Amino acid sequence: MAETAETAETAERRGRKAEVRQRILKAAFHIVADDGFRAAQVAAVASAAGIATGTLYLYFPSKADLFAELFRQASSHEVGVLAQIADVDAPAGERLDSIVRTFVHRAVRGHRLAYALIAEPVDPAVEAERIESKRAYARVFAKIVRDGIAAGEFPPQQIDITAACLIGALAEAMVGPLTPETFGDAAGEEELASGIAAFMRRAVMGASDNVQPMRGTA
Amino acid sequence: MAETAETAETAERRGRKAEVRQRILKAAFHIVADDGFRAAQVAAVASAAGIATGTLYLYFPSKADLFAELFRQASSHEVGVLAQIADVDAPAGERLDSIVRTFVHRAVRGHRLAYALIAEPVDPAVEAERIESKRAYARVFAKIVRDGIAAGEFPPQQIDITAACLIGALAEAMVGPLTPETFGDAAGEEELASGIAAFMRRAVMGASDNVQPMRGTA
DNA sequence: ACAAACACTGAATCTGGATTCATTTCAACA
DNA sequence: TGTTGAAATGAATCCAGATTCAGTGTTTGT
Repeated sequence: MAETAETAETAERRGRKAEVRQRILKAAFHIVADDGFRAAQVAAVASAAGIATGTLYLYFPSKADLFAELFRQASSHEVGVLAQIADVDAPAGERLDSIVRTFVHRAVRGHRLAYALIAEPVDPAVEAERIESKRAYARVFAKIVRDGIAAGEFPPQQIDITAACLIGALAEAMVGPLTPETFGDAAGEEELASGIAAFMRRAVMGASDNVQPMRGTA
Repeated sequence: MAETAETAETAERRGRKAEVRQRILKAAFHIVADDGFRAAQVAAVASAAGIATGTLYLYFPSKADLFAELFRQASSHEVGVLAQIADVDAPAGERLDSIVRTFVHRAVRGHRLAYALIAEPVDPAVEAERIESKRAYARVFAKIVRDGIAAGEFPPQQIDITAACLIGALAEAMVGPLTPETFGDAAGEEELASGIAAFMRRAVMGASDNVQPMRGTA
């Protein structure tokens, strides 16, 4: 029967199909990481993936779908890195600090990608993923805040609001320094990270233990 | 001379021209305030202003210019409202509180406009204005923080970072509640405002005086 | 009243990409 | 080797709006 023949190599076919899909995603990712979403036209992605424009549409129903998936993969990877830190067995304050440093470090290292994920204008379908990713970041912060409160390390507070404020603060403090045209102008990574970390520590704890290492000066 | 004739009624002409310009801006503003930038096509604006599409181009060189100016006017008005509060003669902590409440109140009341100014995707030229407006907000916060530090009310801190974090926190905490599709779902204005205010107070002061009115419960 | 300058009109044009689809190439099987 | 369905191609098509401009009032000056 024709049907039998058709079904025969389905498994292998699927594997190949998934492989090409992955290749497309990877190509798109590199374009975004290098030059942002603005540079990522369908034709450019296809050519970077070594296929024709039309072929791309055999793997993704639309550009928006492709980039939504790309955004989801990239941001959930980033969130995952931080979530892992949030799970460590250490005081909540320390975990928060560690998260900020990690975030800042990674963002500075991959600044074009960070800018794309945090602030670059994107089409609505992708923006929806960005919003979802912010929720995911907020959940990571919320966990830490909850732990901190439970441990008596932080005062009681409206956890969801604190979490939203924390991710907003972190993102906004990074946007300036990350903006492609002016990247590199601002303060060094260390100063930035410690400034943001200090802000966050105060914000969740209501008290800062290591205010600033400048007792003699100010 | 021809030149003399040309110059004759220039003053009146200018007045009229400025008036039409203003009418266009106002029409565009209403469209944005009601339905966001997405709904604001050139044709729609022109028709709302009672002129033909082409006429609009006698007053603005491009759509981007029109909306950049619109954004500038709208956001500088908002910033002005807050800047006025920042100048009041009162403890920095109280001014900060007052700013948050005012911001939240105005944002909730004009939620579609607030969303447009804070988070709606816009074309790059307009985005540039948004970035500038964030700087302006940051300056307002920076002034208060500086005052608070000078008065010994707040601990020393990196003022610019604190200011960026504050505006980021405020914006992010509002985005969820303001998002057009889900507007009205979340907590009430009062709860939101007091939650954000508490966060900010802790963040700048390193200590919260009115933690939460729930001594018996938690 | 007439001409010159000016203001306005809105249908036609232009534009930057996304998306489609008539063809061509390939791989598996008889 | 010839046939068939799947996979790939990339030039042509489509699209949503911004922008232009040839044609039509309107005002000013003489």
